[in-house]
Order: sequence, then structure tokens, then C-alpha cells
Amino acid sequence: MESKQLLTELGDFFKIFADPTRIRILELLTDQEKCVSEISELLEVSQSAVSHQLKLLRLANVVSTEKIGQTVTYRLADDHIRIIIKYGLEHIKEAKGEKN
Amino acid sequence: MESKQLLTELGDFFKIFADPTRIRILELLTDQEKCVSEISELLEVSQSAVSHQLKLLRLANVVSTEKIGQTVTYRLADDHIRIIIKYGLEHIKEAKGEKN
DNA sequence: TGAATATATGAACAATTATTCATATAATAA
DNA sequence: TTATTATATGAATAATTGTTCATATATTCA
Repeated sequence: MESKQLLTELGDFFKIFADPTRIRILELLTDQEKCVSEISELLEVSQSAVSHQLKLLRLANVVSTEKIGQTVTYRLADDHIRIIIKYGLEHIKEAKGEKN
Repeated sequence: MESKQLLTELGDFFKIFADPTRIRILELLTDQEKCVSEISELLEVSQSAVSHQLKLLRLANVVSTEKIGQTVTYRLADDHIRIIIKYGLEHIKEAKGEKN
């Protein structure tokens, strides 16, 4: 059994995925890195809201950034993120399937 | 790109993991099924709080139950849950390691 | 039937959080 | 330098949520 503190940190980590805007950003970054304005336009979420959420993603080590000129490019930090999203999607798709 | 609605459902799915009590319950059930009172005692969380959280876990298809007599046994619904917890733990342990 | 045990649940309060709005910072172009 | 563009951020409001307390339901035992 892992320590209570570590599991609380794990809960905090999963909070990152527990918001529609953030999970949409992460899924968008699964295939390709993108800059803030692209994310904002593709998801139809205000630039401010996107920046706020990207900050949380960055603080959680879930995305990394690269600044070139005025634009900041965001990408997934590592493959754990891809895998977690993948298995989450599989689970809910299966759960949906089993309802029929 | 997955649909906005599906990704919102995915966000809701991850909310399940985004609470210290729930993630501790899930980690506890990783190795062995347990009944409500065992969970309550092992985690030192009130029976009421545990039952409330177990209900959410059940509604999200994350655990399944079996009632025998007065006791209700809870277990993880499928291996996706184990895998998601596993990769989550790996991610935060690595992130910790990289700080040093 | 009545008492005891295991689990579930409704209501309410406290705490957390996502967005908007306004504005700040930084980089480029004119 | 001034204007423009890209991104970041502080404050405030609205909405969501986890726990506690009290109580309900269900099962077993005497």
C-alpha cells in the first residue's frame, strides 16, 4: 500500500485530467505540438482560459514548452500522459458499449 | 480529434481518480477486494464517507460489487483502472526523481 | 419479534476551482 | 519610438464537490 501522502499527490495529478478544457488540450497535443493561439482557435476557448489551463498543465509537469519569438509551443511532457489518456478512452468506450 | 462530448466524459471519468479518498480506495482494491468496513478501518475514513465515495466509484463503472449477507464486497471493475493508477504513480515518481 | 450489525443516503456547510474581464509583459514590425 | 501581436496573470464571481451528522434500509441472530 502506497503512502497516504503519495496517493494524495496522485489524486492531485489526476485532477489535471479532470476538466473538459484541459483534457481537450491534452488530447489535442497527443499527435502534435501546438501554440496557444492554435489551441484557443481549434477548441473555441478564449485565449485567457487556455493560458490559465496551460499554466496548470505546465506546473504539473504534464506539458513542456518552447518559446520561439512571440509564440510559445506546448507539447506533452512524456508518454505516460498519452497512455493514461488512451486507457481512459478505452475504458469509457467499453463502458458505453456494454450498455447496449 | 475525439468529440468534445466524449472528451468531457473522459474528464468526468478522471474526476473519479482526482480525490485522495477515492484514489486511496482504488489503490487498496488493486491487490484484493475488500468490504466497506475493512476499507473504512484501513484508511481511517468514516463509514459514511467511504460509502458515499464507493457509490460514485460504482456509478462510474470503476468498481463492481457483490453482496453476501450483510456485507458488500468491492473490487476494481477492470484492468484499465489498474493500468491508469500504475502509470500515474510512475509519472509522479519520475517527476519527483527529476527534481533532485 | 426485537436487537444488533453492515451499508446507504439526504441535507447542509465549507472549500475548491474554471471562467471572464481587464490589464500586464514580451517580442516584432513599422 | 510607437503600434501590433502573442501570451500571461490577478481578481472576482459562479458552480462544483467532499465531509459530517442524522437517519434509513437490509440482514442476521437471539
